[in-house]
Amino acid sequence: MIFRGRFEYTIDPKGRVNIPAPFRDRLQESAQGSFFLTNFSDCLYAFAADDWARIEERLSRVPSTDRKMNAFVRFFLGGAVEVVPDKQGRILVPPSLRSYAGLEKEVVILGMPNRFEIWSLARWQEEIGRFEKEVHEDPGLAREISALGI
Amino acid sequence: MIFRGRFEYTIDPKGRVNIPAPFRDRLQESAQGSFFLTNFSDCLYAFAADDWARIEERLSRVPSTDRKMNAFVRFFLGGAVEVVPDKQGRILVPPSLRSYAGLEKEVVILGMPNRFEIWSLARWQEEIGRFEKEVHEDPGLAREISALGI
DNA sequence: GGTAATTGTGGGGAAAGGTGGGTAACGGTC
DNA sequence: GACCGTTACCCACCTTTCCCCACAATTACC
Repeated sequence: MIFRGRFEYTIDPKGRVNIPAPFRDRLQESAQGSFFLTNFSDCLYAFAADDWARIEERLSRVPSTDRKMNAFVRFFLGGAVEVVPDKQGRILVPPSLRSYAGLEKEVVILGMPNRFEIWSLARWQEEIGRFEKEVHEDPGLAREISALGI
Repeated sequence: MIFRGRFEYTIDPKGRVNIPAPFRDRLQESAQGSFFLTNFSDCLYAFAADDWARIEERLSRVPSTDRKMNAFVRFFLGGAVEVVPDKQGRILVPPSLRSYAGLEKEVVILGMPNRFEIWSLARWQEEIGRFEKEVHEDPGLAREISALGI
């Protein structure tokens, strides 16, 4: 499932964040609106239930002898929670995830292929600032982008 | 789909911009008039539905381990919205896109191959000014242009 | 040149979306 | 078993968006 768009919200003192209405609608179709949230790359990753099931399936195949990959599974699966938006369309972000992603007040939610992401506004801006700098300085990156047919 | 022409409009206080009638007609044929809008290179890019589908397909193949390209996807797909002109032929530009492209009052819409672009008039004029300067100073650029048979 | 159609701009009102807060249930701790 | 903090479920308000209708300006057509 692909998600599109960027949405800005405020996380309230109780730790609740709104989920974009179009995302909610899409998730409704697949799994009664519930989805899965975990920590990764300085933000939170959110997966629809069926995509998450596929991921868990693969995680369960990681050999327990692979020390590095096991560390990843501990981190990734350890951060995971299932969440269901309330009647207002918000979810409660657990404190551990909130602090991992640095969510305090302003929050950005981004559509991505197969997932959406929850960022602190400040971190998101840093990330984009870095990208815009690189796209100007790195001709290889610009070439990769135009190779996408854009 | 190729678009042609330059059109000037005003964006109203509600954030609505008119879409050129000829573009609307062309888009009508492909996908009930809806199209996709996103942020790129200081303006907004607009793609017909079928062209956009191709782009999304390629975006979803970008490996999530490629940090730079992931930042691009975050930016490009994160900016994307599907829009449908209203009965008057206007679309509502989301606040995030409006502020990215600096759309405040006067707006220019430009035809391009595979897309059309929405610019703030001021930025568009700067861009053209830069081009005219460069075409005089940079013989390589002039050569590239004449290689097009122009 | 006059009339009709198309195009672009403005605004009102209903609906949806997002935010804040209150209160009751729940769970863990002392 | 009482207490405290957290979570879940309400309700209410404000803002934004959507869907109309109206009118001015321009273009096309007799």
